[in-house]
Amino acid sequence: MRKSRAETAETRERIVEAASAEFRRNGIGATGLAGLMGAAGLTHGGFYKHFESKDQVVAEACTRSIEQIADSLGKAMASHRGPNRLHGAVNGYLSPSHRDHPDSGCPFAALGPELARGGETVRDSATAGIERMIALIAGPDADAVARQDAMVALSAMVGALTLSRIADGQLSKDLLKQMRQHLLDTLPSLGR
Amino acid sequence: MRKSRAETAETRERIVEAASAEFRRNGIGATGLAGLMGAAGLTHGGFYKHFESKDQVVAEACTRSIEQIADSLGKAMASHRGPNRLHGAVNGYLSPSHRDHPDSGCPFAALGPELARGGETVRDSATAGIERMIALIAGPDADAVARQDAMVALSAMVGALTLSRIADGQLSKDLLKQMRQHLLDTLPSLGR
DNA sequence: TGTACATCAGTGAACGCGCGTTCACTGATGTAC
DNA sequence: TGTACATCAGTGAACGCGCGTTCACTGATGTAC
Repeated sequence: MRKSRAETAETRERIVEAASAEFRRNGIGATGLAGLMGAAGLTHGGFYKHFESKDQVVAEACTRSIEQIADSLGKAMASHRGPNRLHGAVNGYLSPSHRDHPDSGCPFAALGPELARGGETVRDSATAGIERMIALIAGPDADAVARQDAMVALSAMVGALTLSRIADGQLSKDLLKQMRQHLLDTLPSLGR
Repeated sequence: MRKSRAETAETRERIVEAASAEFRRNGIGATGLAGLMGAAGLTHGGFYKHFESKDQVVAEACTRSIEQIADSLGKAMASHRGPNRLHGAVNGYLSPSHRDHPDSGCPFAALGPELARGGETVRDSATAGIERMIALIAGPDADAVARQDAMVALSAMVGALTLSRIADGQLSKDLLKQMRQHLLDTLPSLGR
C-alpha cells in the first residue's frame, strides 16, 4: 500500500508531531515507539520507513517542540500591551495553563534532565533550542546585558514551571506567581 | 544466610543510598532494580525483602536526596562569610562541580519532570522536599517576603542548573554565572 | 497516453533483551524452653 | 547456658511483559519505454 510522496511527507510530519507531544507528556524513555505510532494513527512496524532509530525522532521532536514554544512565546511577547515585552512571555510561560499541559509546552521543563542525559544529537538539538530561546527573549538587536538577562529569565521560568508541576494546590500557584512578579520587577533590560 | 538485625538495617540503608545516587545519575525509569542492587553490592532477588515495590524505594530515595542537598546547602549557607547568607547557597548550588555530579546533587534538577509525573507517594515526598528547601533558604524566623524570595531563589537555581547540564562549554558556564549574579543582586531579603 | 515493472509506505508477526516481580532454596540468626 | 526450632536475608532461576528493531508481505505509486 505505497503512499504518494505528499502523503508520505504528511505521515512523517504527523509522527514527529505525535512524538513531540508524547515525549513531553510521558517522558522520552517512558514513551514506546508503538504508542507513539499509535498516536499518529499508524502501526509500529512502519516507523523505520521514516526514521533510522528512536534517537533520530527524539532529536527531531525536540527541535519541533522548541519551534512550538518559541512561536507561542514570540506571539505572547509581540501581542502583549504594556511597557515591558517580558510581560507577555512571563505571563504565558508561567501560567497554570502551561503548567497543566506539558504535552504542548516547553520541552526544557518537560524533559530537561532527560535531554541533559541524551546523546550528542539530542543535546545539540536542545542546545540550539536554548540559544534560540535566549535570543527570542533578549529581543532583536539585544545588547550583552539583555542577553544575560534573557539567560536568567529562561532559566528562572524553566525552574519555576518544573517545581510548580511537582507541587500542587497553593504552593504550585505561589511558585508561578512569585517568579512572575520577580522577573517583571528585576529585569528592566528586557523592557521594550 | 540470614543476617543480624543490625546488618539488615545497614543493608537497607545501603540500598536507599545507592538508589538515590543511581536515580539521579540515570533517571528513575532508566534505572533497573538489578543495577540498583548491584550498586549496593547485592543481587536483585533480595530487593523485595526490604521494599514492597520500586515505587517505595523511589519515594525513600527522593527523601534521602533532599536530605543530602539540604544538608549541603545548609552547611554552605552557615559557613560562608560575607554579608549575605545567599552567597553560600548560590555559589554551592550553581557551581560547575554540582553541575558535573548530578548523582550527589539536587534531585529537582536531576529528576524534576520525572517527579512531577510520579505517583502520589513520590510527589508527596518531593513536595515536602520543596517546602523544606524553601524554609532552609528563607532562613530561621523568615517573614513572608523572605519565604517568597526563597521560592524564587530555589526555582531559579533549579532551572539554571538544569539548562547548564544540557548546554556545554561557554553557554553552560554563563547560565550558571548569570544566575549567580542575578540572585545575589536582586534578593536582599535573604541577607543575613 | 498506455503498459510493464520497480519502488516502497504501511502491516503485523517475530527477534532477543531487560524490565519488575515471584519463588524455592540456603543457612545463619533469633526465640522459646 | 544449651538445645531445638522458627525466622528470614540473600541467591539465582524463572514468570510474563513491553521494549527497539527486523522482516516477509501487500498493493498502490512512480518510472521507463
